[in-house]
Amino acid sequence: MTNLDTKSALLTEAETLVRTMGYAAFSYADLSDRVGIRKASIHHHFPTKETLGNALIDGYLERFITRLDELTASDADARSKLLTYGDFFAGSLEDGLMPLCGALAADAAYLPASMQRRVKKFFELHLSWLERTLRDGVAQRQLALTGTPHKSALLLLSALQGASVVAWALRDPTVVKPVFKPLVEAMAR
Amino acid sequence: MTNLDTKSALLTEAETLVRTMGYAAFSYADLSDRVGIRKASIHHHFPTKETLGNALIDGYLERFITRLDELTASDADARSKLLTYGDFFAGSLEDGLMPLCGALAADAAYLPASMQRRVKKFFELHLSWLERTLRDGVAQRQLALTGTPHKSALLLLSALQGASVVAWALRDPTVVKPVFKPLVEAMAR
DNA sequence: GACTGCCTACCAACTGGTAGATAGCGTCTA
DNA sequence: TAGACGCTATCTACCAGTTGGTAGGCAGTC
Repeated sequence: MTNLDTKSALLTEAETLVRTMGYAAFSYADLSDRVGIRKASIHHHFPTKETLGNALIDGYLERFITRLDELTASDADARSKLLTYGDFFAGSLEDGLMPLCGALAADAAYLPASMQRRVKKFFELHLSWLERTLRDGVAQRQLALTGTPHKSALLLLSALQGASVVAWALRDPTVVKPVFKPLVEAMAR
Repeated sequence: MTNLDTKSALLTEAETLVRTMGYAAFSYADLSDRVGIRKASIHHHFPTKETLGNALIDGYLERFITRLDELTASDADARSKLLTYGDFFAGSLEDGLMPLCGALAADAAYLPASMQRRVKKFFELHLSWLERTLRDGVAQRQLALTGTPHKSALLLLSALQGASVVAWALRDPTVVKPVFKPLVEAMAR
C-alpha cells in the first residue's frame, strides 16, 4: 500500500467517523480498526489528531470548492444551480452522513483553534458562493428576492444545515428536499 | 447544600458543557471542577454518564414544554407566538449556547440508544407544536401558508436549528433573527 | 440507627502520543 | 552489477494522563 492509498483511506474513514459521531468521540483506535493499520502507524501520516482534523476539513473544503466552481461555470440557470447545491446535502444525508462542518460546529468549543478557524471559513465560503449565485440570478432576471442576497444566502444555508440536523435526528433523510426546494422555487421567477 | 441544589447545579453546568463542547467531549472531571464536588460524588447523583445525559434532555424537554404550553395558552396571535418561539433559540445563542438537541444530534451515532430516542422525541415534539400553531393560525385567518402546515413546520424548525449552527460557527448570534423573522412574516397575513 | 451526601482511594480501559526496530525499495557509487 | 545508504511505511512496546465507574468510610440529619 502506497503512502497515498493509506493516507486517503485514513481520511475517508476519519471523515465518516467525524460525520456520524463527532470529532471528540472518534479515536485513533477506531480508525486503526477500520483501516487495518496499527494505531502508532497513523501518527506517521498524521502526527496529531489536530493535523488529521485539519486535513479532513481542508480536503472537504477543496472538494466542495471544486464542485461549486463547476456549478458556477455550468450554463445552468440560477434556480437549478441552487437546487443542485441542495442536492449535495440531501445526497450525503442519504448516505448516512451529516455535513462535516455542521457536525464539527456542534463540538466547536472543544476544537483546537486551527480547526475552529477552518470551520468558520467553510461557512463563509458557502455564504459567499450562495450570495454571488443569488446576485447573478437576480441580475439575469432569473431570481427575485424579497430581502438582500446576503440574507437570502443565510436563509438557504441555514435551512440546509438545519434540515440536515433534523433529518439526522429523525433518521429520515427525505425531509431535506421538501424544506429546501420550496425556498428556491419562491426565489425563482 | 441539599440534594436538589447540588443536583440542579450539576445539571446546569453539564448542560452548558454539552451545549458548547458536545456530549462526548465533556467529562465528569470537568463537571467536578465547575460544581466544586468530587468526581466520585457526581456518581451519587447520576450513577452513569448516560443517566446524566438523559436527565439533561428530560429537563430541557420539560422546560420547553412548559414554555410552549404557556405560549399556546397566551392570547397572542400566531405570528407573535412563532416569533417568540424563535426568540428562544436566538436568546440562548446570545448566551453562547447551542440548542441542546442540535448539539446532541451531531454526536448522535455515539450516543447511547436511550439518549438517541429522546433527541428524536424532542424534534418530534417541536415539529408537532409548530404544526399545530401553524394550523390554528391558518384556521383563524392569521396565517397563509404556501405548503402544508407539516412542511412549514419543518422549514421553521430547520431554519432555526441551521441558523443556530451557522451563528455558532461564525460566532455571530445576530444571524438567527434575520433568517427566522422573514419566514414568519411571509406566513403572516 | 438508618439514610443521605460527600469524601478518599482505588480500578481497568482507553486516550493521544513516543521510541526504537525492521523490512522493503530506490539510488548512488565502487 | 553488487552492495552500501537513506528513506518510507509499518510494526511492537511503551508512556503518562484521563475516562467513566466502584468500594468503603465518615459526618450530619431524620
